[in-house]
Amino acid sequence: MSSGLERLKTAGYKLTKARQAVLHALELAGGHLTSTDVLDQVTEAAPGVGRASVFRTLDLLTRLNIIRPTYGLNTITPTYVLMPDGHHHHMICVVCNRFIEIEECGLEAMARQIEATMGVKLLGHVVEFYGRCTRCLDAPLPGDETPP
Amino acid sequence: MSSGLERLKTAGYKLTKARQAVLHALELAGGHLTSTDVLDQVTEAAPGVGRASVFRTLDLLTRLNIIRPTYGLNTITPTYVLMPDGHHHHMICVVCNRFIEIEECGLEAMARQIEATMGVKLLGHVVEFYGRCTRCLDAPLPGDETPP
DNA sequence: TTAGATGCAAATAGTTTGCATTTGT
DNA sequence: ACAAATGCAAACTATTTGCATCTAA
Repeated sequence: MSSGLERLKTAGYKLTKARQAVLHALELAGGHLTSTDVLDQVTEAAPGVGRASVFRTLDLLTRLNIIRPTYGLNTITPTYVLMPDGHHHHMICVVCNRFIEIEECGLEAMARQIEATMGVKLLGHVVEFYGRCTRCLDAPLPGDETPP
Repeated sequence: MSSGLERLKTAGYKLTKARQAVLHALELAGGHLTSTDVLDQVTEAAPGVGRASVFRTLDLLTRLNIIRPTYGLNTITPTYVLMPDGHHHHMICVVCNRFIEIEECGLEAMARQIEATMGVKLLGHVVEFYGRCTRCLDAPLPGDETPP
């Protein structure tokens, strides 16, 4: 699969310093960065790149399906994940609120079936499971045992 | 499956006017409302309920897995979907940016396998496909043919 | 009765915009 | 060369907070 930079170039966009810095930050972290995280990383690695360009780039990358915004618990700002092969899977621990990446993907067959049934053309997908991670298996769920 | 109100009650929370209004708005719309949509609906149906309570309720419902925030294109505010049976599936058309609900769910087997492999305990999931809907099958993708 | 929940308004945080200037191709 | 992209700072929108008051159980 081609890198984010290659995909930008192929789509006809200029490879500017701001765009390279944003992609580099995301790739370095493997995704799951908030806009603020990206902003901080970019400001450190490429001082002079402005806030607005970072947001414009995140928006562009999202429109091109190179990244996707997702939510953890913080509703105020999303977390961006890379979509290297058009898909991404993670779980969110409802106790400790960590993201845990899931590698396996068994959705190709389902995607083909949906295309056939609904008459649409799919490009990719994001799957988000939620539950308790290994560390929190025995913790009570929010709402159980913690009714404020 | 129990309703949102029942789930709130079971978890030990009070059934206040604000909470009932928020849940009612979401259930009436079948989900996919932004916080602003919910705010508007609630203000109309139950004047006197304040902004803060609406946000506090959306947050509570999210923590209890009664709803989940998701993204369309607008990165500035999420869209809340109901999780009536612990799961939700939709596609986003990358051309017209509509949400299209998907009923079928073939993820139970995958969930059980992840639990076995990773040693976690899953409660539910959200699946988001993206691609072109029936109306937009032949439209060029963002980035193709539209390099700004 | 009383802890939990609320409404308000002010504070904070996140994102976008307009425009003159710079830069990748 | 020149359209596309940028940086800046100001505007704007969304969300949270503190606290006195209210209310569901």
